Amino acid sequence: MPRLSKGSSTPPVPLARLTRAQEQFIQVWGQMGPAWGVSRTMAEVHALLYVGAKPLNTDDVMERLRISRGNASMSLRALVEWGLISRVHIRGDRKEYYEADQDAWSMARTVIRERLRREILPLLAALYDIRDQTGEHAPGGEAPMRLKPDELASAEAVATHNQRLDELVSVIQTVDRLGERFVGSEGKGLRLAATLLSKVI
Amino acid sequence: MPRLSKGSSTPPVPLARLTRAQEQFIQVWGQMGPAWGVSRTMAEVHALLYVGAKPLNTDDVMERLRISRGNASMSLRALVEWGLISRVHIRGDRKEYYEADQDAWSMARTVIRERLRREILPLLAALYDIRDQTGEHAPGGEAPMRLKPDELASAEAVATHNQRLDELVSVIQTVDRLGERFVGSEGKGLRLAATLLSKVI
DNA sequence: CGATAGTTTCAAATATTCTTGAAAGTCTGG
DNA sequence: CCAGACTTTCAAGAATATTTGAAACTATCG
Repeated sequence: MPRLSKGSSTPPVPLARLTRAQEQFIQVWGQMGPAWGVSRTMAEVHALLYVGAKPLNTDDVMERLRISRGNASMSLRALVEWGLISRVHIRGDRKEYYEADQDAWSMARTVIRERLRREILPLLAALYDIRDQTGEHAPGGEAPMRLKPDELASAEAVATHNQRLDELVSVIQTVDRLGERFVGSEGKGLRLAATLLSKVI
Repeated sequence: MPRLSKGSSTPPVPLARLTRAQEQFIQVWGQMGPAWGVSRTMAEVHALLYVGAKPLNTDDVMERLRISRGNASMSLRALVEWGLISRVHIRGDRKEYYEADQDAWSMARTVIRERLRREILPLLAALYDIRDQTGEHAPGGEAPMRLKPDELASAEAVATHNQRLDELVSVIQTVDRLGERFVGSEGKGLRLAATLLSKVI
């Protein structure tokens, strides 16, 4: 990746070209959004704040993205909740300004953290719950022995079912723990992990 | 996680309870689907084949999930394309049967592989493209020197823009490479990685 | 070669999710 | 504490995505 190391000598670029590049980025990032658990517009707003690299207020966002006030407000708020952007106050101005997290690695950590919290943890909880319904410790309620044979699930079916669930839980737990490590370790977890892995495996 | 190690002694379980557990699993897994890039129904079909652990045909799926033939057909086909289930022929029966990949780790690898292919790679390509529009090598077309000063983007703006894009590309490249390693290394990549990481960081 | 069983396709119907815009709410300076 | 500036909310409307069902297609059996 030669581009990344050559640094940032900046030759003259027509303004229109920069704007066009920004717009394209916003569009691409926006399309990626839904696949990441944020709406298209939310992703667009984020993209705008991220490439623009300077604080914007709600009206700026509305104007630049041609979206309604309500939409802009909700998207900005959601992004703040995710922790991907933050409110900034500009002195002498009564409006709220918003500024994107400028560090791409920190962004990545945020996304991972939020997805763990919103998706993986509830999923794990639900799976535990389901697994418990057919666990070893025969559940307290009704006494299963009093049923006729064909009202009992075959031991084999139960065993398979439990096995499948256990495997799944195990995988998801691993993913969760991996994620937690990336997110935690206060910083370069992901990068370190990447480096490590590329050497070891 | 004591549950996982205790093994699979299977006490009698009422059939209704097993069925209920399966249904709950199907529902939970289905809800997770959209967050993973597969439709709810697709995820449900997959869940059904996974917990059921025995091959089913289109009619079985329709009946069990109460969905239309068309939907069942499309979902099954998509799952086959993803590589999460495969067609099985049962001798003496003219129908096509489908069977889920039974190994949760292999499932995880499949999902990662497909998401890399469908999302990350196109994204990277697009980002390269965008980045090239404001790169060092002044683009060939028009000669930017002939524009009036205010038709040029400020060097600072361009520099920031490029920096942002480069950082992003770098992060995404890392994710991509990480993913490739998990997926490749013909097997227990993810598990190994997890173990490794949990020791090192 | 039909006839039949099975599968796929796709336009229309449905369900879901996102967006708008105006009304209601909140904050701040005077 | 009022007036204006700004923000949030939310029901209705618009846009997307999914699902259906029936027709078209394909393969197999006798």
